[in-house]
Amino acid sequence: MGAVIAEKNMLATSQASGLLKALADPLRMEVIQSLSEGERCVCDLMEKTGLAQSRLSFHLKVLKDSGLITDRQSGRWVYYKLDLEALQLLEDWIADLKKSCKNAAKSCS
Amino acid sequence: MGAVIAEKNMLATSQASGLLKALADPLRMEVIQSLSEGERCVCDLMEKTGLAQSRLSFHLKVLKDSGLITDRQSGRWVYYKLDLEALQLLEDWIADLKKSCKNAAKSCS
DNA sequence: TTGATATATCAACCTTGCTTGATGCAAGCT
DNA sequence: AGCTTGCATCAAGCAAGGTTGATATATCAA
Repeated sequence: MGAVIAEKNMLATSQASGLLKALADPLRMEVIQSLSEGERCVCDLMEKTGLAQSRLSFHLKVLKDSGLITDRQSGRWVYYKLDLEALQLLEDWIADLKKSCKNAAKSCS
Repeated sequence: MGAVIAEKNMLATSQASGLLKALADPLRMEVIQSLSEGERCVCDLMEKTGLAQSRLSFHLKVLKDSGLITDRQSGRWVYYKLDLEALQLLEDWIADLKKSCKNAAKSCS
């Protein structure tokens, strides 16, 4: 593997790490699922998930800090939505893993 | 969305949850990267990662319990390898998310 | 301006997960 | 049989992360 590709891969890995950590929580996965139906305000998400406001806000912050979602304020409401690029990055990282696996001398299962 | 699809998705989500939790750790990601180069024994992984044996063993167990990797004993050595089906499941889960996102009335970013 | 609503933040507590060193166990070697 | 090697497991301590209730901030309505 060339140095450039290796560096690109390390970069992708460190980015993927942040996304995975943010995603690896059942509540946050539920939020992500909700947001896959489109942009939603916190109030919608509260109703949909049944979470206490403070608790939901905490998890939204984790997701936002990871780059998985973005927010937009409109009046008193804050709307969150998924970031497709982040999802794409994660999908690509996994696809690369699979690819590398298949090309390996002793291939994966 | 039909009930069957919804159920399939919920199942996939609960499976993906386990995989994501296992994957969401820098050390385990490093192990996974190593295994993407092909099947390896614990001794190889110890050398490659520089981790103490007990520590590596702990993380290998987490990965194995999640279904991301499988093991095989051969004499005194235990060999681990990635499970492509698990990777595929995760990739599909993310792809579904993207798809749902794009079809949403208020689409994602 | 006052009050209400939507959301964020904070601190204390609680829970989960990770690390470390020691011990156990099975497979091969002598 | 006894020793060594490769790996798993366990318990105790520690660190990271989640929850809760209270408080802060900003926006809108009256």
